Amino acid sequence: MNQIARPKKLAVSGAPGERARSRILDTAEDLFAREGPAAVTLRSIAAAAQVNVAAVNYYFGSKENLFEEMFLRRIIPLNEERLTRLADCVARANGAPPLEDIVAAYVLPALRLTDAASASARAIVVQYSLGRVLAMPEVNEKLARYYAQVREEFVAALLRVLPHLAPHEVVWRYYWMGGSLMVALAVPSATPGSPLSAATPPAATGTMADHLIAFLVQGFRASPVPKRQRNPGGKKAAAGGI
Amino acid sequence: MNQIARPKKLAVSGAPGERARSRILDTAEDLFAREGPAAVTLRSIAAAAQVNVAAVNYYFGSKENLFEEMFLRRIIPLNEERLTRLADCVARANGAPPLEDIVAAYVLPALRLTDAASASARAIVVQYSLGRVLAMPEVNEKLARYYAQVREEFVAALLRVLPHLAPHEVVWRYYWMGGSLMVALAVPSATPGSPLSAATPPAATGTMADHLIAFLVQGFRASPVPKRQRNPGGKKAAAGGI
DNA sequence: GGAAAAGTCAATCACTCGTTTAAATCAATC
DNA sequence: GATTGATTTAAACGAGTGATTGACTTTTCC
Repeated sequence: MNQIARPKKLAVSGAPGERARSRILDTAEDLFAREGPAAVTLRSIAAAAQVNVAAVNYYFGSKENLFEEMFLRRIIPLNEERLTRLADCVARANGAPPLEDIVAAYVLPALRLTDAASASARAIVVQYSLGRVLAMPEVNEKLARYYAQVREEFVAALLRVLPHLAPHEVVWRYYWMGGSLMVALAVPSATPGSPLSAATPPAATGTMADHLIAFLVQGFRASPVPKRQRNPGGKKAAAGGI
Repeated sequence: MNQIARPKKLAVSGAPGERARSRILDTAEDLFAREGPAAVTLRSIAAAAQVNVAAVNYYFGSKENLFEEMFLRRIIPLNEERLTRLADCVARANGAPPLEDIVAAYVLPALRLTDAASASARAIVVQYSLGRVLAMPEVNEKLARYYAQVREEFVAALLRVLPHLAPHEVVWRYYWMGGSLMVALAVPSATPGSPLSAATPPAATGTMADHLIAFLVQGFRASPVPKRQRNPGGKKAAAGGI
């Protein structure tokens, strides 16, 4: 019932259709990054890409497919690079790489998008990651197993380096690392009036990666917490008893 | 031109209108938390709240106003409690509280929403925070200065405890703390199929707060990173040289 | 050169959205 | 008990959405 009419075969590289197709993709990403998800309508895409409205459905079948391709072409290479870097440093160190390298393998492929030219790609990555956290409907679930694989491989490598931690503690910290990374990615893309860009230092963002890695490595090295004595008083009891 | 017809005076507590009004607010929040932002239409709210569609505009003037009130009634008390806790522990320690207390003052008011009864409130807080990161249009900017004040007071307190860090480094870590907290908040609200809930440990979530605080405190204690020698090779050079 | 495929176009469909209107109902007050 | 203001209701409006159609033009390939 929902059969869509895709082009029968991919056009060759220089074909006009192929140019229109990738122009639609780039325009959608650019609109998405600059104006937000709600602003990405088929008509706004068509207008900005100088293409007829029907062209979007012609090339992608549906808006949902367009969104999917727009996301996946950024997300899949990112996660593949993470896995490659992790495998590299694990192999190089015979199974026990420095903690810094594991964190860097997860963080650096994303933080490379900090330059101005990658602004829209960065927005896609951030939006997709946050969308996964919130289970937004427009973010599909085809990558769920893929993300699970990334998580499992990183958690396994981290557990080997941090054997004193319980597995669920490592999983928690892995997620928290993802949260920090998302914010770090979002900072340069914040609008000038936004508080996220208020205190952006004059230093090059290249050094931010080193700071973030140091921050996270120290967090991973935190010793497991003993059971905390819950204060029996009211909700505003002193928090100093940790 | 955009004049809206609000009720002239607030109805008294037991009035039927007041009950309808808060029912709309609660229903909107519940829909927002369970189905996502896109599912919150005036018609879906009205149906779930057993109220006429026009009642929403009657009580709130517009959908935007409804959303604003829905967010602010959760966000404002949360941030006020953060500031109160921070001021308390700063005053108790004569200006130099333990780092744990500062982090706890920021983290605990939010993590209190981890129980099942606060699921929708938690979703509101998470969504609002992420929306600020992404500059989503539906998240208004009235709280920008408010958030700036929270950030400045926390950064000032942190700088006093971590004088060896540059101000912008503390600001970075403050943001990263927010990212970790958002993910920590989102974990319990993840849908069962979501990867975020895949490895949720059997332990009570009460202990997660202690873990997160330990993780973040260690991160804040990380020593500032020296200038990292950028590998001059290709993009896939070894990351072990930190 | 000409048929077939690929691509483009304006026009329109069915639908949902937030909002508004005007009449009907309810509750309190004089 | 009539009046007045607050609430509720059904119905519609206009704008905007994604998708589709069928005719038209361009490109490709034999």
